Amino acid sequence: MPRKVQPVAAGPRRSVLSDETYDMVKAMILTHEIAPGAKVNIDALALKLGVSQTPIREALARLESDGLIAKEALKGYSTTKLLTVKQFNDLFQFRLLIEPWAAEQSAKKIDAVGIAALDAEMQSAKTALKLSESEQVQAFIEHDARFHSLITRISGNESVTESFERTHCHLHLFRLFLAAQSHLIDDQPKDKFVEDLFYRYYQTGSGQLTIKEHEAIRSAICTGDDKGAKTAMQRHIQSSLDRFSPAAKELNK
Amino acid sequence: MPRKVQPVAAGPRRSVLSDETYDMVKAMILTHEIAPGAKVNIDALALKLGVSQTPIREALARLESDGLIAKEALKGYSTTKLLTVKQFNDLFQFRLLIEPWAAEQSAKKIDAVGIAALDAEMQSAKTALKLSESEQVQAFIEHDARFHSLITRISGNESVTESFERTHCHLHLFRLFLAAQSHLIDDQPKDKFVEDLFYRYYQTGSGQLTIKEHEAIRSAICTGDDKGAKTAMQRHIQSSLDRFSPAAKELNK
DNA sequence: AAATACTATTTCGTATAGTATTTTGACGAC
DNA sequence: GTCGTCAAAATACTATACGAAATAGTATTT
Repeated sequence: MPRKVQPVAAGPRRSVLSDETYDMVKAMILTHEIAPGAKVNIDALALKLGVSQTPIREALARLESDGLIAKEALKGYSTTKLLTVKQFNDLFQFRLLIEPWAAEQSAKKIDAVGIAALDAEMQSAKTALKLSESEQVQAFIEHDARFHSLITRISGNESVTESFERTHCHLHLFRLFLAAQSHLIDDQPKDKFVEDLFYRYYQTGSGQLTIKEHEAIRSAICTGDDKGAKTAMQRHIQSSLDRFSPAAKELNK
Repeated sequence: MPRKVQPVAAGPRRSVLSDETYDMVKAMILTHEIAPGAKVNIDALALKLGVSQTPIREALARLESDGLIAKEALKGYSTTKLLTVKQFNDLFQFRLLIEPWAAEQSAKKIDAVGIAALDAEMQSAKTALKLSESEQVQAFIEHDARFHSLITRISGNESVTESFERTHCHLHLFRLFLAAQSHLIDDQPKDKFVEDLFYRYYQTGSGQLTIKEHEAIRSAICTGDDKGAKTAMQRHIQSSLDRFSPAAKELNK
């Protein structure tokens, strides 16, 4: 009797080594295992990940195209620096251009599948509230990334979805947060800007506020209130910008 | 006496082979030297360009990230297909979100350098009108790409500029045009949609119209008329969409 | 005709070697 | 001590060859 279904553990690889390498290097950038602005030595990285140069080079080429790695001819690769205040503001301005529109479209196109996905994502955010402080931030940034990404997908516009994904805004935000946190650990917490970012983002109920704002957006989308969804999204992004921007300004001197 | 300045012909290479390869492959995609949807064999490409596999792999990895090449695990690379009607409309909708805003910002920030750049670009468009029909289309699409790119740069927002560049909209447009043209040559021109695209874009004064609309945008930006620049840009993109979209619809069946 | 087996091709990754360029660090002149 | 020069080491870049693994195509069997 012919077997149509492959045994689960022995199916063909759906991703190749170069893709896995890409994910691993990206994760190393996210977690500051490779610090912002640090040089990336291909030999060393290949040794560390236990692969040859070829997959490393492909991964770095893609990361360069993503804006996560910079390449200088004959000098090699290095990670991009933390976002400057200007880049931070540019990024949020860009999001203000596309995301409110995406929310509006989503409200017009929402279906049962979309509603279920949004509900599930909100549930995961509430679950994250139960985590310890140190885990909570990462969990929240990840939820935020998924929530916003989901809405651009529901909007149905490929260009919008891709351009949003490529901003890697959650990754950049998380790197900024990690930088603030390591300042707090390494140095004595004497610098005003560290406390700024720490308190502003982490302790002053930012998680609760995010959930509240996300809930307003979800509700508007699921009830088909397109204009409401648009303004809710606009307010939410503006609110994040207002909360982070002063601290980000300090962090970049 | 030490010589500070390198002789012009012997300075250090400013670009590496992998960058040049990237440009060459991109050009080959643009000109349909590699047809839309065609497989890309690394060995064959390396042989053709006279380089080894290494630079080819890096170039293809970047092109994949650009959305110009698709990769399937263990099946290799192939060029992306022509834009579908939906993708075409998505793309223009996306441009409607960011470019009118960019024009508005540009009007607020314009300076002497920006004015000079815009003037020069308009001049190049008028020069293009003198070319033969076959050269004119390419020259116009290139002007269009530079003009819109320039305005996003003048707007000063990095995220907007990068996301616009990454759409590669002029490249996709040119590929669509080439496809229509080759239909016209290969087959007898019996198909309605070929004549559609040909006449609509190429013969019915599209060049003149583009110049007129660009001139309106340039004028508004240079006089600091931000709202005027915004609506002029909005009308221009909508006008392009209206002109191309019906033909694009046919081209993708 | 459908399923299977076999072969050929291609992709993917490794390893290694050689060249070109940058970086480092020592040395000497001012 | 600072600056510039030069050689040595490290690194980046490219070329090439090889092998394992998967896919694709062909032939054979049922």
